[in-house]
Amino acid sequence: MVDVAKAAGVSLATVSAAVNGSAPVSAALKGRIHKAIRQVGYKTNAIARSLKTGTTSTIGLMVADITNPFFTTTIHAIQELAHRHGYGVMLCCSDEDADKERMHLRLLADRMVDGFIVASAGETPELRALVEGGRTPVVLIDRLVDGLETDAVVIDNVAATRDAVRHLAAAGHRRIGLITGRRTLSTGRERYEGYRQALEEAGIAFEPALVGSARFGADDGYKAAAKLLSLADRPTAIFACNNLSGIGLMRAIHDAGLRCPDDIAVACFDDFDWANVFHPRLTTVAQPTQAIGVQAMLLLLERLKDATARALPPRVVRLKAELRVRDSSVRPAR
Amino acid sequence: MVDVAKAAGVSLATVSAAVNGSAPVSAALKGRIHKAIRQVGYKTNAIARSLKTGTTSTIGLMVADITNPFFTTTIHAIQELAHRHGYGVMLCCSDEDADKERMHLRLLADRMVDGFIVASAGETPELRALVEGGRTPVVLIDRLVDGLETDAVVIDNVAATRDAVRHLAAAGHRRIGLITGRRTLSTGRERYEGYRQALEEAGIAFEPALVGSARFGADDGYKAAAKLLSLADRPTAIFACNNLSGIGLMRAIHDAGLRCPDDIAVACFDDFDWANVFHPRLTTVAQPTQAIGVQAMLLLLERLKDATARALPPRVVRLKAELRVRDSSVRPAR
DNA sequence: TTGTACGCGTTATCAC
DNA sequence: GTGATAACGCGTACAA
Repeated sequence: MVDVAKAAGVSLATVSAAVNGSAPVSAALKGRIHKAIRQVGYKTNAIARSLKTGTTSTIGLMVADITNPFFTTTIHAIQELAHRHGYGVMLCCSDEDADKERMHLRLLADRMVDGFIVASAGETPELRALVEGGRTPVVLIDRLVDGLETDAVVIDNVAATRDAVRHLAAAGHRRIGLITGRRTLSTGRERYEGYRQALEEAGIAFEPALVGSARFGADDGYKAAAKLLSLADRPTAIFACNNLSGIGLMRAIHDAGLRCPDDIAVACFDDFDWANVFHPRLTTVAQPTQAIGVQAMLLLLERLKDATARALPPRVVRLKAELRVRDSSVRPAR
Repeated sequence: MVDVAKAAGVSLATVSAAVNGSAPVSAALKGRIHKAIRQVGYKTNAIARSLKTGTTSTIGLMVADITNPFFTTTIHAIQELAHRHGYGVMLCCSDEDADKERMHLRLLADRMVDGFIVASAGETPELRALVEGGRTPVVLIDRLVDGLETDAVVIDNVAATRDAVRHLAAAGHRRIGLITGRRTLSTGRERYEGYRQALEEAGIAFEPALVGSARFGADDGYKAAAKLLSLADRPTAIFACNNLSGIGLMRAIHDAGLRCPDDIAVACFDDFDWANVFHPRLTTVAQPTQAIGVQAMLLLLERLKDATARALPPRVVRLKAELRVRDSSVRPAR
């Protein structure tokens, strides 16, 4: 920049003012300066600017599983919006591991990101300190964390699961199995609660044996499903609480020599492109993945751009998910 | 840091030396300093360090479509390795749009990332300048860019497509359709070439009418497929050059009232979790997505860590993809 | 080993 | 409208 100033025959301060529009500069000088910029091949150094201004125009995005199509669409929406507002996105993935999460949170804090969007894999001191410190805005997505008072965008998991299980019950199923996710996550707890509510509504007694738990991934889902399917009095319908356990469930059904939906009805959380293409076409709970990302980024942008908004009390946005009934949950007429 | 020095009763330089290990510091002092660090709540300011050292410990990762499971696994591998080596990852997504790509490339350059990994949506002056400038190492993934002499990790698309189409031909198909991607991409051209080679091998005449083009996404794939299927003398097998057009293809087959593989055999590029679960189980060309990410990051790390390695000539790593034959390409015995 | 002074590229605050 | 100058927080060379 000092080179530009020299080349244009003006002072450093004037160049800065011209580049940032922070002070009025005469048109003539502006022209000379911009010409000099091109001549010298000057590029603004964001690092130096950050050091001075204390802002990096970068946000930290922390998700639990980047491989999951659910997060993928959300990430995409966040990025789009962030870039439109001049923010870069530094992405980290905890792989559902709280220890990794705290490491990455530290990495992001060191890099002085201006704000965080996080789908937490579990409460950590780092996350709590971040929120309670109040220096950097944090928006939670997908999962709430107990006692963390900060902005968040989640869906109504209780209602979503209740709807899905109610749909199964309405189709005449009385033995409805559940494959839950981790109970340490708010999503896991809420979806479990939705299941129980739907059973109660339908006057079906809760049976612990019909609830399997898949903490991680498709393999866990497979095992949990296989166990349910090997029950003497096996369920006639199963709801899987995320798309990974849904994969495991479908594989287990296939391996057990059963057919879906003829022998067993299936519905699961999280819709994806292929769900509507293959057989059986899968009944899913579709989350508004895009809207989650957009909302989260909007909340964050408010806190970032507007100094007065930083003092606002935490806002929790709860979006609705949509049940998409397809073939897998509906027994064909005989 | 100056506060830490005060609290520990030592000089600034000693603190810096203790933190960075750049000079020997007595154990006693080290203890005192670390205690002071905790007391003051000192966090190293990466911005200031970057300004001084000229490195940011951050790499820029630019992909064409973050929603695509193919990229997703690769991104994951890159991140994992990057974090292990103390690098942050700034992610950008061009949405297959060259203009967006140049914007994001500029954003990343402004942020002074230490290196780039890029799946380019098309050649841009920015990308070329970056590579030719030689100041920041660039590793291309998935797609080569004509005339860009830099490190790259790609797969052998010609062989992969040839294998797949050869498999179709070996099953007795003589009218084999193709749904290509964008010809401006090296992947599109190479896969097309593999198709032609396989036909020639099998002594099948090339028919332009059997080649559909899907530039973007599943909808384009649907249209291209629908056109092929409506041909008077329609193909008995179709190969789709990516997973998005594969979705479109399967949907088109369904909507045309045809069954796969009974009426039409299908294979497509890119494997994914669900391919093996639903019916028809899809025959795919599985890319070594994880290995692509690992290799790319390793190449980049070499250039980053080792000053002498920066002068090395460009290295192109070509990995092999694997044909996974499942049900969709095999006509059941009657 | 330690202290000091300087520079990295900007921006902000003054004076002119 | 414009120019000089002091920070921002850290690394480092050099002198003690």
